[in-house]
Amino acid sequence: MFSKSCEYGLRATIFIGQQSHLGTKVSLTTISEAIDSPQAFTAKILQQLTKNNIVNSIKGPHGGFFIETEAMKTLNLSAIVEVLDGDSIYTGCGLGLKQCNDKKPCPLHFKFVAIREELKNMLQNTTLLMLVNDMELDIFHLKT
Amino acid sequence: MFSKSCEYGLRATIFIGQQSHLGTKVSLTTISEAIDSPQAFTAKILQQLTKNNIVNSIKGPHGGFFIETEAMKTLNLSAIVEVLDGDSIYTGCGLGLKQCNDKKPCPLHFKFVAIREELKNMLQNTTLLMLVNDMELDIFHLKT
DNA sequence: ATAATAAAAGATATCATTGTCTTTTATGTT
DNA sequence: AACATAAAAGACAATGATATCTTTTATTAT
Repeated sequence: MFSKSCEYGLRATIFIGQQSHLGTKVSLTTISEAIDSPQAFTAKILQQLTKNNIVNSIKGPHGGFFIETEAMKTLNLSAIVEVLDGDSIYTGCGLGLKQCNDKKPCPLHFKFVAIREELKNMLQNTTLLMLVNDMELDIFHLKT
Repeated sequence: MFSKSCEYGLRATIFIGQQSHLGTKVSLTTISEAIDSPQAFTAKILQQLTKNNIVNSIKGPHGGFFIETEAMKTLNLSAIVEVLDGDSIYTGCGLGLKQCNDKKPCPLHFKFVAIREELKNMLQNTTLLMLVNDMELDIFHLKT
C-alpha cells in the first residue's frame, strides 16, 4: 500500500506528535528507537517532512523534532502520504495503465475508484491529533 | 497497490480470457502487444500463472495460452493476486508493523481493516467472466 | 572562542523488483 | 526424420527503493 518511507514517516510523525503533545522535543535517535526504524534512513525521511512543514526541527543541543498542538488539529494523514508517496495512491490505475479514467477506463476502474475514495476520505478525515489522542489509550503501538 | 508483475498478470489474464471466450488461443507475442507489456517479463509472469493453474498453455505450433469458459466463471481476481503478490495485501499492516492485529493494533489498524475488507470482497466477488463480459461493451481497455 | 550536540546534506552501498537474453523442451507440420 | 513454432527454464542485467556513512551547518553551553 504505502512505501517503506511512508510507513516510517507516518510512524515517526505519530510519535513526534505524541511527544510534542507532552511538551517534549525528540531527537532522531529517540525516534528511530521508538518506532524501530533504521536511523539514517529515518533521518532522510524526516528531512523531507521538515522541508514540507509537516514537522518542525531545531538544530543543536536540546534541539530535535516537534509539532505544534495547533498544527496537529489540521494536519491529516493525507498530507503526510502525499509528501512521501505523491498522489499515485489516489490517481494510479489498479492495472498500471497510464491513461485510466471515467472516459477511458480499465476493466477494474469503477470498482477501484469506489475503494480508493474511501481510503482518501479516511486519510483526509484522520488528523494527527486524533491518533495522538488514541495513543493515550495505551492499546496502540508503533513498533515491531 | 499491486506489483508490476500483478498488474501485467491481471491484464494478461483478462486478455486471454477475452480471446478464449471467442475461441482463440493467444501467443505470448500477441498478449504482450495487446496489453502493452514487456514481452520477456510477461513470459515469466505467465509461467507462474500456468504453474498455478490460473491459465492453461500448450507448446508448439498453434499453441498458446487459454482459459476454459467454465473456469472463468469461478476464477476470481483474488486468486490471481494471491499467486503474484501473495496475501500481503490482506494481512499487511498499513504502517509496516510485523505484528499488527485486533489485539495489538497500530493506530491505523481498525481504519485500515475496514477498507481492506472491501478490497478483499471486491477481488473475491469479481470473476474473470464478469470482466470478459464487460470488455464486450467496448468502453474498457487494457493498454496505454 | 571552543567544544559539544543535533539536524541537514551529500555520497555511496545494498537489495528486491523489474526486465532481458539464451538455451531447452514440447508439439505440430512437411 | 527434419523443421518450424511456441512455451519453459535458467542465467544475467538494469533500475529504483531502501539503507548507510561521512561531512557540513546551526545552535547551545562552558
